[in-house]
Amino acid sequence: MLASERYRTILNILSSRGSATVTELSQILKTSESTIRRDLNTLDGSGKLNKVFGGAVSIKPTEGVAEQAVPTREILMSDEKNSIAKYAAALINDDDFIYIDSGTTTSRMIDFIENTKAIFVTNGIIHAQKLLSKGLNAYIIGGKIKAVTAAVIGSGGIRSIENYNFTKAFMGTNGIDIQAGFTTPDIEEGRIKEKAIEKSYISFVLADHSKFRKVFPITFAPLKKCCIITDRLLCSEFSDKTVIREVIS
Amino acid sequence: MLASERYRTILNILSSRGSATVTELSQILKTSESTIRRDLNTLDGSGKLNKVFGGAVSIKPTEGVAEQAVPTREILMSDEKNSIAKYAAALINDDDFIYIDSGTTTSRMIDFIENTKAIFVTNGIIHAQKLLSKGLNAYIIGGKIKAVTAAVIGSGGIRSIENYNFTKAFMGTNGIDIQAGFTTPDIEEGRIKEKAIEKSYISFVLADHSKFRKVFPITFAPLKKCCIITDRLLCSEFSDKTVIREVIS
DNA sequence: TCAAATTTGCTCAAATTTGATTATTTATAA
DNA sequence: TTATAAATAATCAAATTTGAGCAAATTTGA
Repeated sequence: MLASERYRTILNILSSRGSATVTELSQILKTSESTIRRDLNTLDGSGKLNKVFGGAVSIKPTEGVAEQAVPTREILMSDEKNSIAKYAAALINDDDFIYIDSGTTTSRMIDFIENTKAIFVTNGIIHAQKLLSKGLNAYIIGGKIKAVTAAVIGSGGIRSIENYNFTKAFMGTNGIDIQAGFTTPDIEEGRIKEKAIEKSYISFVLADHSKFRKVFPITFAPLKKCCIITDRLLCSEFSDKTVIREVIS
Repeated sequence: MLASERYRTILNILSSRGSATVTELSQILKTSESTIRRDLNTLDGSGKLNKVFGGAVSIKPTEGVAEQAVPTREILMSDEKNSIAKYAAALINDDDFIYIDSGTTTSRMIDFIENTKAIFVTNGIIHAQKLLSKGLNAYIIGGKIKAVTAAVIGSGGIRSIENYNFTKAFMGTNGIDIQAGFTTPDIEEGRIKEKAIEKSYISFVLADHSKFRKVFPITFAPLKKCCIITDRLLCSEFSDKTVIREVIS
């Protein structure tokens, strides 16, 4: 791979998500950490990015939430979330018809998707763009776009999903609870998630350990409907209720 | 094989992929790496590409999906296209239900939209994101996304538009011609444009003077169906056929 | 047709990049 | 604060890329 290709990829990743760790970049680009460090130094030298301890952050102020005094470490992403994303991406086959839900974990997942003939449908504007820039076959759900998350919601979106029959759906969630199941704060987003899961043969929920034992207003699926992909399982009480794949990071 | 043929092929590959390695090129062109290196040196010498260690990269900034955020670039924009965009943006009222077609001129238009209660529907991924970042009420058409332009196309998109009744549609075009009307190179994109115009009370086509007297394979509307917003009108022959608003820049 | 000029492919030493290792620096937790 | 863990720069060997030299193949022009 050409050095300039790596530079481009690194800058793309940074501009799309704001920051990245050295480990993460080395995994995505399939190269050593030494090389990534050298690349980051070069790009930092020419003012294309800000190198920080552990990785790099985008030069232009991240649109949205102000982040000024945040410790550098916190800006960078944990490897745990990374391995969830990686594991999920590996589940995709050439003949799949995939739904990708909006959310940061599913977004990260796209970075790890290899060249594939699979077809992707998403309700995330950013996800759609990422899929495109990886040269994948992308479709988007039509409807109202929610400002904060850049996710398509509303009845239009639900009707769009009606026509599809997915082989696999990759979902994000805010809370996972034995009684309440998978929950989210937004009623419209919940409806979309519900419908996507309904129209998919298998559904995976990507969730790091912090999501367990949290409950939000809207339940979009009971535990048993989705297979959970997580970094570490805090208690076995969940594993009785559904299939869980624990990824070792 | 003629050397000039190789040059052409190399430049084609570069402009479509952005970069290529010497090994790749030697395989594609079925020639030795030495020859490719000599070719690259020649082309680099005449400024047609950038030679880098391992291969070469396209001279012009990669025409990818990414279209950088705008604020600073506004200054760089040609005044002509600017004033078209500005004029169009001023046509929007609070009670409008607007369709915004994909394309660079319409994209620029979004920069000039003031805070409004109007509702926007678009088929451009980038347009949707821009509308969102301006805090506007945005909807997106669902369907297959075309890689180059990041525009939603296909039957799904057409069905999405069916449900809407726009007050105003702002369209881009590739060619404007007395006989052929408004034309575009892509059949799928043409269909979407056609439907959007059909479902809109008034349609505006944003086009700088370079678009006049050009014809592309697909006609999406006859001249009289849309009001043209342009920077300067080269000949009055068009004004007999449709309403034209000429913006003085 | 033939000789000269040009282009091509091959080989090899020099230059460059890469990945692993190690000592040093930096961040976090105690 | 100090101890501990993590990340880094520096270093070096291995792998890769490069350009130069040269002979073979091809094209050109008389």
